Parts: sequence; C-alpha cells; structure tokens
Amino acid sequence: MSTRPTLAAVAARAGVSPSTASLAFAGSPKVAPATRERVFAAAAELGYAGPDPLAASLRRGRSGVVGAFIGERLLYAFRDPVALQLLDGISEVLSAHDVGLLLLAGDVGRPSTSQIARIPLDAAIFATCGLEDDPAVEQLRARGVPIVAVEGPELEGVPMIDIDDRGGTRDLARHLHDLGHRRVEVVTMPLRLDGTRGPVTPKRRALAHYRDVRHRMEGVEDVFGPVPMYETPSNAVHEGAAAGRVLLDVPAERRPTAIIAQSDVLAAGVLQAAAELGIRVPEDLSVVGFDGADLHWLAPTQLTTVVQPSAEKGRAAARAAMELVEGGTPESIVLPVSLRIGTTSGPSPSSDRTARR
Amino acid sequence: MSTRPTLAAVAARAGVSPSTASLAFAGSPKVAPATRERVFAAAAELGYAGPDPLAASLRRGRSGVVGAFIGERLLYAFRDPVALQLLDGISEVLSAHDVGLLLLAGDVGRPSTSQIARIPLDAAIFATCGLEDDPAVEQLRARGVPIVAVEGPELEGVPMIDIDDRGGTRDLARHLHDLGHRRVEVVTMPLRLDGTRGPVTPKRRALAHYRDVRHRMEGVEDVFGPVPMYETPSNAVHEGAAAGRVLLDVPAERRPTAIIAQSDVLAAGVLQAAAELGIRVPEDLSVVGFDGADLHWLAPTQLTTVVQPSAEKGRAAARAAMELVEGGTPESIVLPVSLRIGTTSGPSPSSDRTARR
DNA sequence: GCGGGGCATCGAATCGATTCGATCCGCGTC
DNA sequence: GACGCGGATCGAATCGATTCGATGCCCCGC
Repeated sequence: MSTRPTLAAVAARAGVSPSTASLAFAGSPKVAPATRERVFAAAAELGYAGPDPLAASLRRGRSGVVGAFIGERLLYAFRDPVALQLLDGISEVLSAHDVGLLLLAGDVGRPSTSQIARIPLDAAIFATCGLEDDPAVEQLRARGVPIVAVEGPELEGVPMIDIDDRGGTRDLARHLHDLGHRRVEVVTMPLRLDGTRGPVTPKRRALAHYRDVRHRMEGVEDVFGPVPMYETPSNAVHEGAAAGRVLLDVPAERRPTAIIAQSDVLAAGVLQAAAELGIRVPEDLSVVGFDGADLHWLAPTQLTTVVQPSAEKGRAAARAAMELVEGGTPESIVLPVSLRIGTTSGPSPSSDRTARR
Repeated sequence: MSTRPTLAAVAARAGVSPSTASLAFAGSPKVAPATRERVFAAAAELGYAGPDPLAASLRRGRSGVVGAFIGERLLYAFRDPVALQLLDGISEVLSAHDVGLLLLAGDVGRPSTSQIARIPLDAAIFATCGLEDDPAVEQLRARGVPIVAVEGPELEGVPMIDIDDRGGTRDLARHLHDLGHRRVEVVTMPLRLDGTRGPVTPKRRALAHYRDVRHRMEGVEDVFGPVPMYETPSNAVHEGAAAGRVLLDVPAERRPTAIIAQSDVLAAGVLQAAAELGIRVPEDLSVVGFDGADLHWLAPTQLTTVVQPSAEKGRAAARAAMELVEGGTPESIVLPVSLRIGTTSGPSPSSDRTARR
C-alpha cells in the first residue's frame, strides 16, 4: 500500500517474467494475446498504472521532454503573439510524438543553467532569445543535448529555423518608398535585454544580440540607406506607444512620414500614439509592422505588415528537434514571408505637397 | 568519444570511489576540499558536465518536472491574460526550486493521457481547465502523481487554489444595482469546451464544467435574481464582440443598460461592439468585466472590474505542488478579490429617465 | 522417428547515478 | 600504550524498467 507496485510485481502475479510483462505493456506483437490479458489483469488487480516513466527513460536514454528557452519571463514573452504562435506550433508537433514541452524562462538574474543540470531534456529549442553568449548553450552541448535555434545566430552543428527577415523588411521599405516616403524612421525591438530605450547609436548597434532585429534593420537600409532608429526595451504595445510619442511629438516638418516598426505589436503602439496626437493614419503618417499577428482589437484597422509563418516556424523547429533526438541531422531552413498591405500605409503627404507645387 | 563519460569514469580518473565523486558533485560538506578539486579536475578533463539528470531522477524518485494542464491548445489558452499571469506565477516559484514547468495542452481530440504515461511528472497543476471528468485525473492518481487544482471542483485529497468568484461578482453586481441598473445581461465564458454559443438555457447550465464560471453566474443572481445570460465559445475578445453585437443590436428599449462580462477580455469585446453600434459607454451602457487584466490597448478607457490576484494564484498553486512533492499536505486556499471601479460603469440611463419624469 | 523452423517466453546485463552503513585513519586523552 | 572519537572515504544495494540473445516447445515434413 505504502509503495507503488512495480512491473516485477505485476509479472510475478501474472506468472510471467518481467521481460514478458514489459513487452506486453509496450504492445509488442511478440507476446501472445492470452498472456497480454493475464498481465493486464494482474496490473489492474494491483493498481499498476503502467511502467514508471523515469525508469523507462533511464533505460531508453530519452526523457520525452523537450525544452523551449524563453529569454524573458513568461509574462513578457507571451505578450508577443509571435512567441505564442511559435510555442503553439512546437507544442503541436511535440504532442503528436507524445513528447512534453518544458518551458525554460530566463527569470531575472536566475540563469536557467541550474535547471538544466537537474532536468532531463532530450533536446532544447531556443525559441525567442538570442543564444550568442548564453551559458546554457555551452552546458547543453557538454551534456550532449541537441539544440535547435529559431532565428538565432549560426552555430556549429545547430540547425536553424529562420525566416527572411531582411527580404521581408526590404519589401516593406520598398512599398513605402514607392508611395513616396523619404522621411522614414524605425522603431526597433530590443537589441538586447538590458532595458535600453532610445536612439540606436552605432555603438549600441554593435551590441545587437538578436538576429531578426539586425536583419530587419538591414532590410530597411537596403532601400532607404541610413535611417534614424529608436530602440524599445521590450516588444510590447505600450513601449511602441512610448516610442511613437517621442518620434511623433515634434513639429510636423520634422516628423517622419512613415514609421517602420519591427513588430506588429510595436506598430500598434505607434498607432495609439498617433491617435493621441491627432495624427491621421495613413493620411498624415504611414505605420507598418512585421509579423502578421492577428491583433483582433485593432479592427477595423488593418496593419500593413509582413506576414511570417510563426506557427510553421514552431512546427519546423519541433520537427528538427525530434529528428535530432532520433539521431538525424536536420537541415537549417529559411521560411518565406509575404507583404500584406493594409489600411495603415498610404502616399507620403510630403510627396503630395511636392507634386502640388 | 562516442559515448559520454559517466560519474564512475570521473571517479576512477580522480582516484576516488563513485560515492565520493557523487558527494562532491552534490556539494556535500563531508568531502574534503582537496578531494573535491581533484574530482572536478577529472571531470573537466573528461568533459563531464555533471550527473545525468535521468539517472539521478530515477534514484531520487523525482524528475524535477511539474506539469501544468491547459484545457485548450496553447494558442487559445494564452489569449487569456489571466492564464498567462497564472503560468507566470507558477513558473516563478518552480524555477526558484530548480523545477521545470511542463505544458500539457489538451489538443483537439488528443487526450494528454498518452503523454502522461511517457513523461515523468512530480506533480500536476490543473491550471485553466475543469477536471471533473478528465481521464487524466484518474491516470495521475493511479500513478501516484499529486495534483493541485486551480479553481477546479473539489476533489478528494486535492488541494485547491481558489478565488472568491462569487463574492467578487456579487460586489460588481451590487455596484451596478446601486447605479440604478435593472436591465442587466451577462456574457459568460464557455461553460464547457464544445463550441457552444448563445443564450444559456437551464439545461445547458446543468452541463457547466467550470467552477469559476458557475460562481460568477451565481454572484450576479445573488443581487439581480435570474438574468439573461449569453455564452461564448471561447474567452476571447472577438467572441465578446460577437456576443455584444447580438445583445446590443436591438431596439433601445429592449437593450440592457448594463452588461456583465465574465472576463475582462470579453468585456473588451463588448466595448468594441458598443463602439461599432454607436452606443456610448458609460452614458448609454455600462460594461463590467472580471480579472483586472491589464489590457494596455484599451487605454485610456479603464474597465470597471474585479481584480483577482492571478499571479499569486499561480504562485500558491506551485507552492502547494512543491509541498505535495515533499510529502506535505497543503491546505486549500481561497484568495480575495477586490472591486475596481473604472470609467465603463455609470448611472443607468433608464433610471435617469425615470428620475426626470 | 528425427531434424528443423518459428513463435512465445525467459535470464541477465544494463542504464547512471544516490545513499546508508561500514571502514579506515589520525589524533587527543587518560 | 590503549581506547575512543570524529571526519573522510568506500562498498554495495537500489531505483524500475528495457532489450538482446538464448531457451524451450510444438508441429510439420521428410
């Protein structure tokens, strides 16, 4: 009573050897139906719920758990609809394999390294965080835990699931350029998670941690050349709004005619700031985002943005992880993105002016 | 090379017994500093990253993983800010214990039971789902995995973390009653996850799955008596909006003067519907919610709502889980909630009319 | 009647640590 | 000089399954 029955006990009760009992539970076709029944009956009598996952894991060398590394704490990371979609995609594939999804949130000051040491992981997916100088990477490698990176930096032997951040932003920028915009500014996601807010200096830029952020900066520059950029400390609506206020609350002639936000969430914040300041979108100002997140509450406004396959990114990452666990060597992949023109971008007001003159 | 070094190998190299090496890695004070150093040096030479968590888990009988059961798939569950806060609270406490948080999302048609059989869990927290007739409960019990329920039904030997849903809603209802509202309708969260949408019939109500939903219905009735209720199939903004359109798009004299939404998210949807229909809030209509979620994008509107300690709920649940793992028997607790009056509730327009006449 | 093939079952090694009680050694004390 | 004590280290059992190669057995065919 005090202690749970073991497979051996069940086997004894059923009058078979532990090996046969094990086979029976594994559903092996090698065991005779009658025997299988006897084993199950014995298990039922003893209240045995099936093989202990821990013991099975040790023997198999697999824990059935894949870890997803989230840079920030859950609460902030999940303000980001893309992160959610990503995780949802991961979860979908993993659960189809009966594998569990473990969340490793980088809590402030607490490196997740001590968790890694204690928790059995079959593979790790770096989901929404740069992994350049993350000590966890070293530790996982030493442990032999395979790693998959989502929009991380290239790492020896680490398959990467990427999207065409640069190309997508380039399309977006070109769209604005075609509309006559010349005074364009960028609101960036955090270059790294240290709470910095403000104009991006070259020095700051050199510290950029995240691959996607860098590529989205470059995509703009491919079209417009150097452009003022403003960094937010967190990819959240209110930070977008704060940035928007700074960039927009200036004399109209110095105001940008278009703002390229590096995410839809930030773009939504900029829209908010514009509304507060009585700036009409898209008449006075074009605002574009990135992600194609469904910001239901923005309706009926439709953001001009670059749609990325967030969920598919997650599924691909999970598939790669499973393949690594099986001993395979999955390829890095780059998923395509597509421009979606909404109601927040229009002809540049200054180009109108020039035309009229 | 092909195979990872074991503790035994490290011990051999350091010239000590496996037991001593184990003690050294565990940081036991019983091992002499010099010896410890020797062990660590040997480990470094061999590229040994520390004891294998799987083996350690088996021996200890603990996996260091706690599962959180999410009723829906991740994507939908996390539209709900309360679920997020809850998970964040859980994660906070667990990671302080170096314990991992595993997400078990009930994907459509795929009961998580097969995952449970394969994944080693130390405890399970039923986070955002009813567990009345969940087969997972039976399975976990058979396995001896302790369970904590958050706003679940009372279950023998399962500590429950609850909030005062009924009392909170009662305060909310009284607030509206005091403002003169008499024609009140309720927008409910799903009574169970089967996609049902529409007026709540007594028959339907008998099927109600979720404790919090039931209590929030009762709280309203404590003040207003029987009240028309309208069920949404999912706790999401657009569903709130859909419900709002149905309830509000009727001749003004049949329109409710106040709508009590069972969550802030639904309330936000109702606000959206009201705006679409040109109904002013709070002049023509009061809208109240529940949760105290920070819907940043609602600003500057401030929802009248009941603030619940979502994150604390998560922390409490995680603490209870840890206590269960340690063999303790944590108590069920009920956390307090508080009314927060915002800008979306005001005097009933019909009471104005009556007064004027 | 005997050899062989196939199917069901069994034995035993193994996965990699943890942990308790035992042992060993050096030193202080009477 | 013997005894006792305490700190450091070691031996060996144990956690609970999985799995491969071996064994036993039955039946068929020659």
